[in-house]
Amino acid sequence: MHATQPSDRRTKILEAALACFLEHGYAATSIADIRAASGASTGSIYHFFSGKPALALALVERAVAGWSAAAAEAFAPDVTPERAIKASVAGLVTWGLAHPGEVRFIDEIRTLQSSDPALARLLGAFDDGRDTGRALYDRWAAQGHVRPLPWPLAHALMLGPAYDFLRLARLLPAPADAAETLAEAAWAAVRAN
Amino acid sequence: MHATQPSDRRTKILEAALACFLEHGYAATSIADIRAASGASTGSIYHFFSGKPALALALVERAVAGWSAAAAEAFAPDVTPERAIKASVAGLVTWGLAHPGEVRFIDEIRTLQSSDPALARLLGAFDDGRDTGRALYDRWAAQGHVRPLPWPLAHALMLGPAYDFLRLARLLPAPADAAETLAEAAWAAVRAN
Amino acid sequence: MHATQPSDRRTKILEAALACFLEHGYAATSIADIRAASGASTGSIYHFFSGKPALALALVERAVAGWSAAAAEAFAPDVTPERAIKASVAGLVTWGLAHPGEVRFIDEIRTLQSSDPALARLLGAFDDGRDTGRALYDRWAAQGHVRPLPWPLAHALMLGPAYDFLRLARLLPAPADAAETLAEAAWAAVRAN
Amino acid sequence: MHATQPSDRRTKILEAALACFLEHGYAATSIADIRAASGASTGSIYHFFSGKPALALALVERAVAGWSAAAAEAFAPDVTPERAIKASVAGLVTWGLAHPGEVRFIDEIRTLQSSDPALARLLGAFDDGRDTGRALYDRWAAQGHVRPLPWPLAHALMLGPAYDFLRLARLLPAPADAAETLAEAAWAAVRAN
DNA sequence: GATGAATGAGCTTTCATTCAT
DNA sequence: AATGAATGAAAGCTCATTCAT
Repeated sequence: MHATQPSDRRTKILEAALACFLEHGYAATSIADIRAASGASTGSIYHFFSGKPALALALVERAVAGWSAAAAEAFAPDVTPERAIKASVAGLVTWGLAHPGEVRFIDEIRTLQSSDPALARLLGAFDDGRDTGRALYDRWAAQGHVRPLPWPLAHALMLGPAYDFLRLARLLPAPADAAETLAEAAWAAVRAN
Repeated sequence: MHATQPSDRRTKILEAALACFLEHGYAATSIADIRAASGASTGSIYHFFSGKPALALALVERAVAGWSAAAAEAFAPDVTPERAIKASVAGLVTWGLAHPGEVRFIDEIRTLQSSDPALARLLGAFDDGRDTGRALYDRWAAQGHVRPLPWPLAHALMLGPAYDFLRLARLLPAPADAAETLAEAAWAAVRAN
Repeated sequence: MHATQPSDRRTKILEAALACFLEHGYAATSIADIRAASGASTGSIYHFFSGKPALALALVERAVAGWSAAAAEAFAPDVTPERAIKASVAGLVTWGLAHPGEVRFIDEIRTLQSSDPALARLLGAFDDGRDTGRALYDRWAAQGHVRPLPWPLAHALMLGPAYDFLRLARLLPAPADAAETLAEAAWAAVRAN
Repeated sequence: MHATQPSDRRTKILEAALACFLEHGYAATSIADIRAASGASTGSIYHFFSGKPALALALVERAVAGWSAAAAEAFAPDVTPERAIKASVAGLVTWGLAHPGEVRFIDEIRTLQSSDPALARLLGAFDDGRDTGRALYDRWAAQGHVRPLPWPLAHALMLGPAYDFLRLARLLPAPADAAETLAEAAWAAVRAN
């Protein structure tokens, strides 16, 4: 009647929550939905997770980890700026096309942060990654590899097209070479000269 | 004691709703909030508007109109592709920086569409504008003015940076020449050659 | 189908709540109990009252008013200290014996205040009355009518027996002349000489 | 790794429970609070105690024991009624001023008894003590030492002021000679003639 | 003795919407 | 045109208690 493996229940709950979030979105998923999908009781869910936001955090972390892995090459020790930026963008696009549910979910969480205080604490996961990128970009700019742009503009020029493309890709058919095209466009937009 | 002008009440309600949506977001605003902010009764609100989504639609339309006006030059009859694209992007950025509340609201509505069927019907307003842009771009591509890119990629390269920049601009300080930089980058990203 | 008198529903809800509180106590009464007892919907209850504490407040006020009326003589303009104190105590005892539910309820609310912040705001009703009594007693003491005791002691000597008696009277049979006995004891305990 | 002394764990749990009850009250303390405060597991708590009421009972007994010790003189074999009554009241007041948490807790338990059947069984501890006092008082009355009052009135006159004073003392500053004043007033209120 | 996962009924409260007046 | 009382399903969450290990 009990779990035969450590965190068997916990895993079931988490996976059920993720499935619900990806299918119906965060706001439209109730604890009752997760209960039904996981087979666990309400109490069990709250035994393992402090609430809906905590479950969302688990998925955010998983999604960020997935994207990071896809862009792993970008963070190799002695990579050139060109390869780092292209790998970063191509990794995001490739991963995003393969995981449209996660993309939509990340979008939703980011949006809901503004009005839901409980979700605001999830911001850290994004900001940490962004700060790393910012420091890297500023160093490259100082070395003359990329245009000396303020970070908001640099970020927008490199990753804005990828984000927008992934959003459109939910509705419109995606070209096969999108990742490559966007990666090259990102580099072209910020490289020096 | 009653409204002396037709739609006096209606206007009050609409403006109160917009103020609430812009301040707390769509999801976090209740009809009771709008009632309190407008001074109208619940019944009055439902007399003029069919529900929360209808109120949101009014704001979406207003926001789209604001942006369109700011990008009016882009749609002049015999404008060159370069000027049309630059004006479109610069208009969006300029308007967005001046109206951060609207930008956040549009973002939220777009996100909530996915999970709220009642909001999904608002999609039309966006799609209409996008279809126009798509047709225009395809013609320019056929004439050799711009790169022959699939529309999702073209849209992403031109407007993606602007959207991403406006999102970042809520938190980070925005450079003064952002509109110009993004407009030129948009043209550079899609022009032929 | 609707109320034929103003606040018909409101009154029904209030009386049902009072009945529940008196019968089962405040903590043991749920909103669902009040819903069932009043025939109103959950939404109706919250339309008229902000929550359980607000309903409790209504009963507290009613109880305090009842006791005040019973002790009205105590607050006549040119009453002697002896008659004021005796009337106050006898009024409390007489009213309390006639309304054991209210006595128990007041006791409970006073106790729960310590741990329930939402209830703490109800304290005002008690404090106001106590402050009035305090000022009166200090004046009498200055005039040599009563012993110059610190207020906590004076209050305890005059009213403590009445409170304790009413508490015991829930379980044990009450003597017929209790009000008179306690009133005379109160005066004897604090009169000068 | 385990308890080296019998009831090491038991003691820890009990003390943690008492601390929680005294700090936040009985109703506002959850088993989880006690678990956190004691370091014991939920299962351990239920191994030693049958539930929340049983933990409360332990504190009630401890409090009654404390007060009894403080009033020990009152129960000496051949004490006079005057000394017995004065010692009883003075002991209660002295102990109560030194242990305000216990006073509040006793108040709360007594109040909650009315609506919580599980707590009602704790009543015994009080009743036993009261029955002893009652028998004693009736004998003294028969011997002409004290007024021949029904027990509820006698109890109220002797101990009512002390209870009320201790309740007030939570909020208002307590006079230094309160115990003595109340003890003498108790005797004055019930002595014959 | 000790653990902590599991339970599930129960709680208060919110909310968009309807409709008699 | 305007009101606001009424609805009731649904939400997130708490908690004392049980029991297999």
